[in-house]
Amino acid sequence: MVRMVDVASHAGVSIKTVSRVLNNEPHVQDSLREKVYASVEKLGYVPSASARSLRSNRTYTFHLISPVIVGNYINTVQAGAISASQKHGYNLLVTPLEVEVLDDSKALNVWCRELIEKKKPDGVILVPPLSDNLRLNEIFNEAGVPISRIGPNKIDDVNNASIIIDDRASAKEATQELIALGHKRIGFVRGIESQGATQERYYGYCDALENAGISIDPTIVKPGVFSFESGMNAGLELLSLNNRPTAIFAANDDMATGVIVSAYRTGIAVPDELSVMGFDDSELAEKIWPALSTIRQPVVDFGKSAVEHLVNRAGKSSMKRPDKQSLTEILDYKIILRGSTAQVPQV
Amino acid sequence: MVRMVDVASHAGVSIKTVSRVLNNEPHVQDSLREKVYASVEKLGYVPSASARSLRSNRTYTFHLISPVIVGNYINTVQAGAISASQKHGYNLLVTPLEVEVLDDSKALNVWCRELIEKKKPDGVILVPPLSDNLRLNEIFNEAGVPISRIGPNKIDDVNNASIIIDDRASAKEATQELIALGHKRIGFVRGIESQGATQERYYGYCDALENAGISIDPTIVKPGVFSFESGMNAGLELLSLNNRPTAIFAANDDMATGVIVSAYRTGIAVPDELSVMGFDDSELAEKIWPALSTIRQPVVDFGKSAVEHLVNRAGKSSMKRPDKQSLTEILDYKIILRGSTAQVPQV
DNA sequence: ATGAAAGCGCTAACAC
DNA sequence: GTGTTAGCGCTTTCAT
Repeated sequence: MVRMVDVASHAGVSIKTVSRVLNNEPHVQDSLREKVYASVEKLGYVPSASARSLRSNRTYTFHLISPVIVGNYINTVQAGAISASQKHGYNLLVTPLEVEVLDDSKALNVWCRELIEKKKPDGVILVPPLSDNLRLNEIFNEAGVPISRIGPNKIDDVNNASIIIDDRASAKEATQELIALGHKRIGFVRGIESQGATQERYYGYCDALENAGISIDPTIVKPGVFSFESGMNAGLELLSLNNRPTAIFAANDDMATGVIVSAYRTGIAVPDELSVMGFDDSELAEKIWPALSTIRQPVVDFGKSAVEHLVNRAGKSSMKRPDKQSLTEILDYKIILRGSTAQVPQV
Repeated sequence: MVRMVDVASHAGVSIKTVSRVLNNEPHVQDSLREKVYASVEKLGYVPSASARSLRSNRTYTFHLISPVIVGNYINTVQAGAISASQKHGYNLLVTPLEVEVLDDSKALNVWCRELIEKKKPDGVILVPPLSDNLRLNEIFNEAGVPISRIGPNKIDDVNNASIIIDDRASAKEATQELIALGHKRIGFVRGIESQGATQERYYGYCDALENAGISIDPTIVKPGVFSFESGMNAGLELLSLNNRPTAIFAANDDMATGVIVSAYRTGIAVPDELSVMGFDDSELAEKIWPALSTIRQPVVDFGKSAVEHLVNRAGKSSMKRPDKQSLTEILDYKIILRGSTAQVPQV
């Protein structure tokens, strides 16, 4: 095994200089820097993560925390977070947080303390619905653990990063696509009420209708919980109305898929008799029939940005110089039109 | 911070005794053991992972290696592996292995060496198609890194664990369900040829046909690569035949979903005119219309078992005594019948 | 069966 | 701007 002393003697400098170079610290001559890098390369030196951690009290590990750890959204965030973490010399650990713990303030406290003491994360990434959990944010803040929040409702946090898209604008634009196809009676399926996206997407839907001079009819706005089943139930209700909508916009793809299945079950053809719009562009969207029109979120970039904010906050990272970024990052969305939306049926 | 010395003095023993107790080493009186545990509890002592790693040269980390890191199968394995790892005091890291690297023997070598040197995994979990990669198995074996293989083709490895289901028997049983519904002309869509499951599932299909006295018709056996698109293409081909099958069995759910979409595109009704059977019981299966009949694999348990084999191989683990297990573990499958299969249409 | 002491490889604190 | 030294918290080695 090659140690730091070996690199130092090979490069003809002190061990501390090697340490300085590898940690991107200032006060080292460029000539020495290069010598050190050359020796590192030549000897195939790999720093010992455990020695470094022991001494510096950092673990070079971020935790992606989520109640649900299997699903297109969370695993796509994870993929982005993993590759960005690797790039910056960090590990990414996925840590499930049971919903029962989440609902019990005391248990949540214990859970977080354990995580912080045992795993000593250098940063945590929170996804919905955790991003807006005040208690969670408080605990990590108090413990000095940097947070990156993905898709939070309130982005007024002065300490921690928020990675979002403009839910309202995107939902407005998607609704306008439906209006452009001639739809006037457009239903909406909401998501979990405690999640910011639910309200924002609904507002966007309202914005588009108002702009087009269409009044909002609360009887064709149904609740949902972002699940396939809740979408199917909402669809069944909407499609059984006397004056049923000609288009339904669901606040995520799982629910939109449920709406499509509800149409099959009631014998209503999609898109001939009913247009359906989703939100997310999940794996499902292209695999169902008809393929789902939806809004694509840059979910891989959510994970990537979350990690990069943490890396910057962590300060000096090995081998990489940090660059400054603002705390709130608004990423781009894209409307994807597929087979589930079409011209309004002729009456 | 509570250190081991603190526990030692509180318990009135030497630091080494504490270490022995926490590592489940022999040669400690039971009375002392209990004293130590009591002190650990009382002081809320948490061992320092980095100090332990530095000295013992172990990382308490397993790596789940896969070319694809977003997908129902891999992420479900991951979920099982994470919870089992946590339970035994290990971390689980998901590590992507690019396909280009996999195809280049030299690059693969470098990649593995880097992983082994930099991350020092205490064990690795290989999923298809890596489970059968000889080079990969060799390298880790030589480096003394324990391997758990999920769904390998060859289970004759004497060193490492293999976690499987009986692909052949399950495919046979699923095909028999189709035969029981009156189907005699049953198409088959194969998977990636280098993956053992492809051949085994095909053999199971053949077994069932032969048992029922139905001859195997190679014109209705189509290639595929386990992807939605390949399933759709195979479906389009099969459904354009003059003497088209009344049922199609695809070697996984993604392809079966593609077959269903191909039926929509050619105006053939599922299940009235065509039955479709998948394999995996993935997330998709319940969300498409009609819902997919399929074979459920205990994928969470794949991850769990893989980790438990590694823990046992790692020998002494903190706080937990290992138990002996055989190297090959055959888990149970289950046929799930849903809406995509029905009685053969009357001619 | 138990303990004392050495030292894993690195970075922080301080000297120059 | 660079080097020297101490010591992070644990496990290993060796002594008892």
